[in-house]
Amino acid sequence: MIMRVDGPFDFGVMYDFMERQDDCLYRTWDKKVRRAESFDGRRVLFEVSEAAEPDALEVEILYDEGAGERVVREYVADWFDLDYDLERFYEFARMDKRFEGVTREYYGFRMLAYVNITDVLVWSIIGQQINMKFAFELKRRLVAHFDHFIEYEGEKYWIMPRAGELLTLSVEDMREMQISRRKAEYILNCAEGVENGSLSKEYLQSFGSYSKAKAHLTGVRGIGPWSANVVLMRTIKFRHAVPVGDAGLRNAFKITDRLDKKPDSRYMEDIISGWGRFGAYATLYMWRVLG
DNA sequence: TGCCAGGGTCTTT
DNA sequence: AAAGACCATGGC
Repeated sequence: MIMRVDGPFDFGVMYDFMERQDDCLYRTWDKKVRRAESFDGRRVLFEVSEAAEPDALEVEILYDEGAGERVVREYVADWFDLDYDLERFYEFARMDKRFEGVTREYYGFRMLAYVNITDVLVWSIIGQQINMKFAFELKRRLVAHFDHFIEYEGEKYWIMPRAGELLTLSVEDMREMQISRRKAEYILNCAEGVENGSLSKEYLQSFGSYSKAKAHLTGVRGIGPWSANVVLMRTIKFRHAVPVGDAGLRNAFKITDRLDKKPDSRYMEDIISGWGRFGAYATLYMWRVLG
């Protein structure tokens, strides 16, 4: 089926980005992306690829236990952030020379969201202060510990375990995966929150304002300003959210502003506060400066 | 080889 | 309030 996007969208740009992510929850191959998901226990495997027409994508369901097309369409729209008014961001970006090159080179690039709250919480903890390659490996070990996958054409398509399943793990189990003791505690703490509802996607979405939701998140042990913003930006989709202090963002500023060294937090706060509701996308495009 | 990685908590000044 | 210690390990 074809999904048309209201505004700029370039699947090729998205694919190049996804290919470099090494996220165990989807597979990129031959300019196609495949992913397995479970919707209320009904598992689906689907494939996303470039559509013949511009600003659109092609979705094909390869295996379905009864979830249906509609849920998959909603999922894909959420995943690729298709409802965002990207043109409005480009209007904003035209006023700032920092975005001149990247908005041209990556025209049609949208945020790759984390649809699953457990996924984003785990990732925002595992990703703290370690190199990305290793972080992706740790996530892979955690996911693969649970036997949730769809096998198709000889490949396994992994599905994120539910929070309740993560709770069956001990800190020692995760230490064996080389996840640090602290992070293992954080992961269990967050999984508990998802289970009891205090960190459920619905509850976080119910916060009217970005700052209130952020305050709630940072009150949780293991979630600091960076992790809170990752969750709010990539799952709850508060467009003001910026992972302040992010190492990549600092490096990007060093490049765009031609600084001798990475800027301090005050320097960045000044600029970020001016981004307002374009903060999340400004961050995404700043990251692209890093290549 | 040592510093840096898409940080956060806890403790100490 | 601000700074330092510690976590853990791979990548370059």
